[in-house]
Amino acid sequence: MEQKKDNTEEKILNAAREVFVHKGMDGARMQEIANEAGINKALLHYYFRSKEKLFDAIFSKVIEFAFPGFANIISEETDFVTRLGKFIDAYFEMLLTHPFLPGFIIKELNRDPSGLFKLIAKYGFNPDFVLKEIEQAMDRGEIKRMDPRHLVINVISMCVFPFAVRPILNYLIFKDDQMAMSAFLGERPEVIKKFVIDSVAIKQ
Amino acid sequence: MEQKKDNTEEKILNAAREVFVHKGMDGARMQEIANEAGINKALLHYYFRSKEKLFDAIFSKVIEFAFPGFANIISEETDFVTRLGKFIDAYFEMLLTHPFLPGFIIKELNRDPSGLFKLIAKYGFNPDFVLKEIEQAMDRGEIKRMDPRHLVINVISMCVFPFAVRPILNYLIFKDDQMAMSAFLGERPEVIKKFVIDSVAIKQ
DNA sequence: TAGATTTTTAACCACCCGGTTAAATTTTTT
DNA sequence: AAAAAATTTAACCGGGTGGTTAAAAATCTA
Repeated sequence: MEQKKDNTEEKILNAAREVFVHKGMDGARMQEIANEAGINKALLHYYFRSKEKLFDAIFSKVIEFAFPGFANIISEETDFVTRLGKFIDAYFEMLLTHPFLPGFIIKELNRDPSGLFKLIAKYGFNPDFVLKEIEQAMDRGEIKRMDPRHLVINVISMCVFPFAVRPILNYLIFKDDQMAMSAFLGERPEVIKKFVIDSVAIKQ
Repeated sequence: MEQKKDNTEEKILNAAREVFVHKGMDGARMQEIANEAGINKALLHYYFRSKEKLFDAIFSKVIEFAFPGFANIISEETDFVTRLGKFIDAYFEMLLTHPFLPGFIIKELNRDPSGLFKLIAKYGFNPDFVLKEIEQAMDRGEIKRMDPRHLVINVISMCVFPFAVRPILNYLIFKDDQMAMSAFLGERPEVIKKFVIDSVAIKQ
């Protein structure tokens, strides 16, 4: 009983994630999720009473994944540049294994942001800690002084944006050459690190 | 006859753009577009036979707007840094007047990229020209040598991404203070310029 | 004014979608 | 074997959606 139930629930969640991530809340169909899970619509509603409840379950899992606990990296007791590099590497690892998350989150965010707000409030995520760490690095003279909010957004932008507009890059720059794009994305962590460090490093 | 027809068609296109940009193809309703235009559904279908045709009309207009002819800026005969600055300023002016375009384009892009491909092919937009200009600037020793594709994507990312995730920034960083966020976005062009130039400038 | 065009009204259709139901069947648990 | 739980089947419902229709009314053109 436990065995079977867990198995089916997992199949449903995997199928729902697949469909929701690619088609969004509006574009997803309960029938398609049932098919993808290899069950029927009645059983799908037997496990999750409504589309909304199922979507919320998926969305919170995805957000947990996309906003992971990188606080431990940021709060390590090494120099700022090292921590920044580790953060970019860790974030890219997540992006490369889940390349469709940025598009999905941006889509649902602009449809109805309230879901994200609730989750942020629930998990108590707060960027102030990161901003303060950056300011302290500036105080110590490790990097140039600038608005830490801009610095954070610059880094995140360069990491995430290419995944959000992946189809454009694929067509416009890589002419549908998947290998070329994968190679390009794979070298981006090092490129971004160098780009940022060259910008914020103190020349002497 | 001309007068009236043009007026109504314009009203429809404006209403459709408003609804489509905010709700996307899947979320938009023909009735809502008709209401927004101040007409009825029958007349809406009298002008545009189907939702798809209407969407295509809007989408191509939006793309023309979001991928504007900045070739003239890039091909100006000044130093690279000046041209880069002008490009960022021009692109931000577009973004600030149409802040919802990034989210809309990313949404529809991940739903069905074929529409964009057709338009790109139609207008013959090609990034190779920009990439070559950047390489020439590197040859002339104006900026550091790096993969020009990464440089282009870095700049575009930092410009566009904040608009795509606007609701997150609004909630997480600016605590619903619209003025603060507007001020922040307004200062970003200068921040990005300095950030990029500090990174790619040749130290001497 | 007469004819052509635009717009409204209001009902209608076929289809799809989320969700429900009830009974039968299978599987698991005890 | 008996009870409980999981799953299937298949039909159904209400509401919404894109789209159509036909006739009347309003507007514009010549």
